Amino acid sequence: MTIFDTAATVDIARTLLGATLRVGKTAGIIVETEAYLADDPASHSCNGRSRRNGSMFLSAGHAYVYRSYGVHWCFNVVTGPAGVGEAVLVRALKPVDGIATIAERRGIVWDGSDAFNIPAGGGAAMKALCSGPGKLCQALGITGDMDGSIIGPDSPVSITLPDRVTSDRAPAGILATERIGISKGKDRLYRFVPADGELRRWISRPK
DNA sequence: CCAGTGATTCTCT
DNA sequence: GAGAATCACTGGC
Repeated sequence: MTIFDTAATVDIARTLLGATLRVGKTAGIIVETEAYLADDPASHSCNGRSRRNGSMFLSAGHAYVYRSYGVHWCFNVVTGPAGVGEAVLVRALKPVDGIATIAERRGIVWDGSDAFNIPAGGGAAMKALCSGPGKLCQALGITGDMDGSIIGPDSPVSITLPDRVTSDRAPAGILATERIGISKGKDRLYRFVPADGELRRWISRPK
């Protein structure tokens, strides 16, 4: 039993801010999420199960990975019980581990310096590594192979939640905004980003 | 701002 | 089945 089973999808989207998403030797801190609900016109699940969205109806803690615009992969954490069809889209990361590998996958020149020595303020190139749902999948090597797989410490894809009490990683304030790139369901403020602080630097779009 | 991109889904025959 | 519409995006102006 994890938070993915017990909390509402919108709450999970908020809780995931500050969590570490790891795939192999690459990892980043989640700084931007969006919730997609069962009764939500913007959700892939709103018209029922199909070939593409099948894994969105798995039980909480599975990965839903789909191809967007025919070219990019997007990564979601399935929430709620099996058969419901709710998930949280991960939209941006602050890269923290395996940055040389990430830069290479993204086709961005990295000078080879210590991967943990992130330049103060993060340069434009750093920001471009994981500041979007398609970018972070390319950065971490997430592909359709991982669609329907279970997320966990013993799986290729893992998520470590921040310690709310002792960690300075979890953002103190969270801002809820309109979701990006949708045409329906714009009235729902289901996109979550840090309201301020260092993590906010890494989100895909200011507003 | 906007073009490229191609899989998936929708709407008819 | 075929043709059209629709995108939970990115990168380059």
